Amino acid sequence: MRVSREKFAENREKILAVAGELFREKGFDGIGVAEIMKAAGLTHGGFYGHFDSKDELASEASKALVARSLERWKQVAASSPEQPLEALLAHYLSHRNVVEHATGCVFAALTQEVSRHGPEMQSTFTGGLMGLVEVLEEIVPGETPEERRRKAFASLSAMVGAVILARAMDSAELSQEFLSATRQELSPLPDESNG
Amino acid sequence: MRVSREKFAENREKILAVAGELFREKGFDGIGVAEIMKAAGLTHGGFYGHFDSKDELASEASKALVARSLERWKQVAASSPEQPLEALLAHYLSHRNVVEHATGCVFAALTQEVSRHGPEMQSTFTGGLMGLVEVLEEIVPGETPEERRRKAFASLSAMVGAVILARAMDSAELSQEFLSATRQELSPLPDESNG
DNA sequence: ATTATCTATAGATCTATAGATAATGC
DNA sequence: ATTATCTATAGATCTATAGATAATGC
Repeated sequence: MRVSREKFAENREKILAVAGELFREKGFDGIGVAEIMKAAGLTHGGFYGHFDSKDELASEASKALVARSLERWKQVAASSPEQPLEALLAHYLSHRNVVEHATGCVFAALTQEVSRHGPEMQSTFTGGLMGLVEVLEEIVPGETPEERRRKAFASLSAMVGAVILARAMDSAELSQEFLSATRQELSPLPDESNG
Repeated sequence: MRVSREKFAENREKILAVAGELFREKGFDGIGVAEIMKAAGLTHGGFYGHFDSKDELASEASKALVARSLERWKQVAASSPEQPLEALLAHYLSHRNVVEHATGCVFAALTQEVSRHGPEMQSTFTGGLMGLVEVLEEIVPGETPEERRRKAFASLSAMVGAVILARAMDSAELSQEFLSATRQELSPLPDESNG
């Protein structure tokens, strides 16, 4: 049952995509190689032709997720040149990002596990988060570059923190309150449309 | 090798204490019952005389950690009646809370795993986090109760988020920048002593 | 002939339990 | 006699590998 060179590359991407969803949904320790391969439509044993180990898959999947997340932030900010911060807050602090773990923010899903893995993963997350800080530095209010950098770090903490805490709530109302409160506190504009 | 009724109760507390540290350090899925019992100075098999399952231990340990965390916040706020918010920020946004996972904040360590466990654990974390919101509501600046409640939710998001992101950094300088930036943004006082 | 995948399994680890052991406390 | 702990192990699950299988591509 061998497969073409092209199909081989497709299979690798499929494994990475499926792993990216399952890792975000269940955590690195909450899902096994066999189940990932099954979800990708392949057999367990075939995995080791694509990756040396589960750890390598976790690293590669994280890199892809972090890179895509940063791209998305840049797109969202660029798509609203007049209110980029408000667009980013609306995009990130959303109900969807609270309930859809498998396709939501990689940082809201996996950051607490990073320090328990190797330095390579820590480096990936550090780079990704600093990329988000750079996006924020250019769109947060502030007189000086120092003030904007400070606001960028603090805003990112609040945004990721709000989604993580919202996900831990057992009530949809309290989840929403974390999102709304953070959005209002971080936005310099008086809000008009707020749920 | 039976043990007195009193020693039995002590052993249970020892298991809970050790589990509380190991869960925070390695995650619920990152440590097994056998290793927890070994760290408590007991044998694997003895565990099931104290708890029905690992899940029950995780629930009980979480309850204890969350309750202790809330107590600590109240103490810290009460210990500085003139600047309770600054005291809490200094206490929480500390280098110690970034590097000492086993004894640090339970929310900074385990919140991302809560939604993957049962509703009982979600209820425990929801109650604990709402307790922290109530502490903050009374000490954050704001003209109206609504504004203070909003600031309490947003401040808690930023505080927990800052420690979680600081822990993912591969550089001590960047970790510190998350803490310092968040402290400055959340404190209404101009800071004098900042590292 | 090469190589991507599949089948089957080794070896380690994890939760949970059964039965034996030995000290407590009536 | 009761009961807290220990020894030993069952049964499930997990990572990783070895060898067989079968399609690709020179």
